[in-house]
Amino acid sequence: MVELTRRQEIESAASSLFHERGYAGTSVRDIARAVEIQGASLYAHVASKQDVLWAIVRTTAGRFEVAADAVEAAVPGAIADGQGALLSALVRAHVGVVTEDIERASVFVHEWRALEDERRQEIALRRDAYEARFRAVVANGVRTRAFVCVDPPTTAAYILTALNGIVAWYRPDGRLSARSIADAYADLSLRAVSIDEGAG
Amino acid sequence: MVELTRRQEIESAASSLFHERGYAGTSVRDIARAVEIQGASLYAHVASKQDVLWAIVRTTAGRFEVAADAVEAAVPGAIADGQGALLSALVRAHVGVVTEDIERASVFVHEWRALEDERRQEIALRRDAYEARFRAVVANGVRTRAFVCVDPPTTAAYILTALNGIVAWYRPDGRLSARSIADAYADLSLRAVSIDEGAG
DNA sequence: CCTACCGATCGGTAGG
DNA sequence: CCTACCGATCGGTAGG
Repeated sequence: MVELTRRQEIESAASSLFHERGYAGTSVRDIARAVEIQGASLYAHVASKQDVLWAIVRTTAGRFEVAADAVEAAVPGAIADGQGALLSALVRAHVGVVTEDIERASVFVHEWRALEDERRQEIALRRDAYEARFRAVVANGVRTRAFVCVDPPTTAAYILTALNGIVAWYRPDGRLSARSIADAYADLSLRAVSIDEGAG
Repeated sequence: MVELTRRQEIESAASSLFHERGYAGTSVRDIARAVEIQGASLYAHVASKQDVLWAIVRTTAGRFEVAADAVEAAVPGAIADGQGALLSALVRAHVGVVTEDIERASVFVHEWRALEDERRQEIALRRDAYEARFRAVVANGVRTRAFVCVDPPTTAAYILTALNGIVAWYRPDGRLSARSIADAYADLSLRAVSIDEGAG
């Protein structure tokens, strides 16, 4: 167990509550109770409830971006069947971030709409830029005939919403390990766009 | 345009607001304002805010079940490649219900957790029974070797969360028709589990 | 469907 | 990090 600062404890407790009940359904006193302080005392550590949401969403957005950056730096997308390997690696990276911190990932996926205008707008742009990476991989795969002829935006939306859907059912102590989910989801996503060459 | 009763107007306005801001993020006065009556006047038509949510969720749960019933009655799942046709038809039916009423579908998908204990429990059971239909089709397809060897629960979760994810991005006046989304999603779902016989 | 009103809770501040 | 407190809003009721 890592030592958490009070601020980290608060963000962690808030992630859990926002995950379970949503941002609007969680009061600052709910968060305070979870870390065993008075409601008003929370403001010694955070500027506002909105501030806590922003910290959670910003952090998680960064994790997805960093994971995808690492994939694109490591996986050569230019070679022959590069797009298949790249898509598979992007899927695994995404599943990894989700399963590593299911509560924050869930808040990122579902509660970013509760952000105030400017921050909400920023996250909308970053989410779209992230999704564009998936669209690009699919489009490149279609162009090089590695993938079947699909509509890249629709396909990227299909795959990404399936990946994000993990937050609705994943349990760290459940039947499936994070690794086995990553394996299965990479296979499913790759087959969804691929011309299978008789692997059955 | 169909004439709506006041009660139907209220449910419709509430669906729209719950879709945009969530159940907890919507006040009864927000709903009242949308139908241009006073907050307290809402209670001449509904018993409670919770009652409105329940009506929306119950109705939508029924639509998914009826659509799947119709598919299973119409598509012969017993013949040779029956599972492929059945999965494809179930996907199309689900996409149809979602795109037909995106706001209610969105509330069903995201806000059923805000239901009170007993109703929430009922919906949890009905959702699981519905998902079990997808698990069964996948499992049958694997057994008859129509589908590749996948884990049926994981695969059903993957497909269904992708389908439900439509509520997050679909716009009735957008680039894609409901029909083209159904086509694309049926293809993606089927390929995700199928041994492609060289259709590329 | 309205006005008038209820107690409870909301996010947050003051001052220590 | 606490006590004491703020105005605003919450879901809902009474009585017409």
